[in-house]
Amino acid sequence: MMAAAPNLISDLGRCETCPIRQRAICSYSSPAELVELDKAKFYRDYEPGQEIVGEGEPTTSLGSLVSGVVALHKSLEDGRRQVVGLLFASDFIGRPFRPKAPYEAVAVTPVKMCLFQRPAFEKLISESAALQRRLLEMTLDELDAARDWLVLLGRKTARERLASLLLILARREAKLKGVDIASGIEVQIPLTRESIAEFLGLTIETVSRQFTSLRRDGVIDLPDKRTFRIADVETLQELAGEDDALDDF
Amino acid sequence: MMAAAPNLISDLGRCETCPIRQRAICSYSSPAELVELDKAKFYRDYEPGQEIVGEGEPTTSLGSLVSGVVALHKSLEDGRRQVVGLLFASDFIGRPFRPKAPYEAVAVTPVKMCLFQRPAFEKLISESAALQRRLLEMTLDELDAARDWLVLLGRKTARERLASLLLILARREAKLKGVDIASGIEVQIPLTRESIAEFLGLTIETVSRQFTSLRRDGVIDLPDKRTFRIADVETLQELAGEDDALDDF
DNA sequence: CGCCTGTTTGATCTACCTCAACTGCTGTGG
DNA sequence: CCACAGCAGTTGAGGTAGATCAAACAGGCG
Repeated sequence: MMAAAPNLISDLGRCETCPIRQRAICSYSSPAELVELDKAKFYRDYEPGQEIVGEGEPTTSLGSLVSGVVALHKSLEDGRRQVVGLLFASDFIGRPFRPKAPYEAVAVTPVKMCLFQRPAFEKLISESAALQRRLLEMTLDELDAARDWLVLLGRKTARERLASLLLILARREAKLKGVDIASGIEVQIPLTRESIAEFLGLTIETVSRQFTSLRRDGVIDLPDKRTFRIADVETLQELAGEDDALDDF
Repeated sequence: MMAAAPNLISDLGRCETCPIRQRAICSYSSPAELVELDKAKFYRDYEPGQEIVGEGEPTTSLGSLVSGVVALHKSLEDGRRQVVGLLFASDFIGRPFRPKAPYEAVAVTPVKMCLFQRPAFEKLISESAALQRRLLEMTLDELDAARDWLVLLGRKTARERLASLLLILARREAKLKGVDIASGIEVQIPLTRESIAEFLGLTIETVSRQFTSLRRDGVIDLPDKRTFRIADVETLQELAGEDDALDDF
């Protein structure tokens, strides 16, 4: 996986104190297995905009996103681009027994990855029912999220698309802080307007207009361009349609 | 999974002679395991249009598509519908350890399923690395296909979308018959214009217009409404863009 | 023969795209 | 401390792909 670029190698220490221990691919792993993972793992940091995986390129390592946000891109020859996945802390990047990635993974914020060399990880997962089970579960969740996104791209209006994205971001933030999305918390938007557009299948101009329109209609507040607050949860949810399952993105 | 409607129960006999033995979830299973599967399985037929799985409903059985075509639908409250997956022979429907389906599965042609009761199958897969491995592999393939479809819905024109679908159908047919897609074979279109529209994120009128347009431009022949022949493979592939991975749908 | 369902074709409308100008920030250098 | 690139985002004006509304057509079937 990883690009050849030089990177900071940091060490967070032991798996037991890992912030994504409860949700990542290792969440079903026994203490004994954790010792094995601990020995094989290494950390790597990426800058915003830095490529983590190249489209169609063979990848030599794979692992979990510890912190930050990663976007998976696919593009057509003429340059049209679509974000096909948005990954957050605890999501897994790369696939065992498939050296070639069908998409490009790019850090959209500063990112920390917990990585394994491909052969080492393939050995580990081959011998571990816990890892296999968790990976299957996570893959099924991603598939559900991707299918929800198909509905968004195939059938929703620009306004509805943006509402759906904002709800996903707000739900994540609320869950993290242990509050309700209706509590009026400030939510950071980790993506540029361009990335949002690529995610929603729109142009940046349309995205921008929908932001202003939602603000003008009192659905959201925009303290600054990269932050929003939900002013009217009901309307936002109504606009987004019934994709409660989208949290996985 | 299964709807309560009465259905023909047929028996194809033993797994060894099963037409999807090489590609289905059981393809890594040992002869010993096959004996177990053989005992637990049962067959069920569905008519075109019949619901196999209800959206959001608990499903009591799950299994492989032996023959026919199944479409997975998702819809918004106001009735807008999107096909989020198209399944062919050997594809798996339903997920272990997740009783509730996030979509509706509908037979679009006459369908034969090889089914298992949910508890029985969950026991089988829990104890079988071969089944787990294959299910993971198939799920990853579906995820890739779904992501390719995201590009289609997010970025492709109506003409390009139809070209992509026709290529998928043609590749399947060609593979099955062991010929090249350029060989000018007749390909059946198992979907109505409406289903095509729901799959491509378009209206039936636009789909229809694109069919006529592709025919008029000499890219395809249309012997009848439900059959086509590729007249100009290069152009069709060019239109579809570089999604060679779409075969999985 | 006439009905029903699926499909095509035509005329018009509109949501979103495209092209273009402008705003506001942030950093850099004189 | 100001000037002024340079970039992300916004706003405006106009164009267009595809939607919508409406009508005609084709094939199967009672």
